[in-house]
Amino acid sequence: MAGAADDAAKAILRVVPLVMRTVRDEMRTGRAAPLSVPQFRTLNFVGRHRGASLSDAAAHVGVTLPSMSRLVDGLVARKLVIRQGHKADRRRLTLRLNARGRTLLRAAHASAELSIASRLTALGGEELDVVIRAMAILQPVFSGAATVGEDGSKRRMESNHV
Amino acid sequence: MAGAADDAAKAILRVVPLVMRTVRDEMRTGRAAPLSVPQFRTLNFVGRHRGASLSDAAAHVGVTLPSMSRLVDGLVARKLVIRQGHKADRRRLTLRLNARGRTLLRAAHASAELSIASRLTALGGEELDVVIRAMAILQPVFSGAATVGEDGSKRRMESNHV
DNA sequence: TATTGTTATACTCTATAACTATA
DNA sequence: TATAGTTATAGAGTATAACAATA
Repeated sequence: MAGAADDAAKAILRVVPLVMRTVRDEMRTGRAAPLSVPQFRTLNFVGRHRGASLSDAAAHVGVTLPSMSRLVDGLVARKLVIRQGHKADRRRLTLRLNARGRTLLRAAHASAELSIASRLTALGGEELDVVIRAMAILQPVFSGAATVGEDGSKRRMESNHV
Repeated sequence: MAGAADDAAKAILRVVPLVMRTVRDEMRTGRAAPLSVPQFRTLNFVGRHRGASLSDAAAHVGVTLPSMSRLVDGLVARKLVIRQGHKADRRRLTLRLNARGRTLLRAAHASAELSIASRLTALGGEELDVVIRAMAILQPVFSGAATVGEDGSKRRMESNHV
């Protein structure tokens, strides 16, 4: 017997990439400003964690430090994020949004939510409830670190921050 | 009032990228062979639709024709896909998997399902059921074409094929 | 030595625009 | 003219490896 966990895994593999493609497109063509999903997630994290380090951001977004370094390069170049040295520990950075970043993030959020929501209008109240509950169930399951190698080898960091 | 559709949209925006990151990583580091998500989805489609054209594949996977052209280039170079001319209409291509592609696809499927399922073991039967139902609800909602511009402008094709 | 971050390098994904070949 | 596909070009995202600076 396959089991319910297997069925759920199959369903996730089939549907999540599909949903993701729409999410990505909505970001990319968003009225607010074109943003990639990692950019959106990074802005989101920095907005909620003022003064976070680059490592913090990498851990949350789920990319390597070099990837986040470049990602932040772009956001700084677009004048959405301020990148400064840390007073106490000069190895570290502190990241925060400037006013423009905050405004853009709010607009991007509103725009993306609206366009996703517009796709969901065909659904009934019970269906929406199932979707909401499923997302709540999946969030903690996929917030943890990637599977640890048997040898405990290094791998990309990931956290539970929201 | 925000409304349930809005809440669901927020939840999707928060959780789907998170899940997607794991899916992507499982593909990338899969025991079978490293595959990107678009590669996996393309193999999947071609496997289920022997003789499909490049446009068919682009429509299903949700990318432009040039993107699919390059994507298939890579799969052909890796000797997973056979790309041939169409007998009747010489503008068209026919795509199909060869034996190696079929084997690799099966292995990739099994590997990805297994590793996703292993994350879900913490969930109870009811929770798994909610997840399965939610995926079934979302699939048709996000299978359709991208939102049509008010002017009916051209955009990426997308189909409902599985 | 361990930690934080950057730079170098190399790939894939992605789109738009311009093009070729066929219908 | 319309359709199917490729090529040209450009930019983002991604990783690993090698490096620099600081603790």
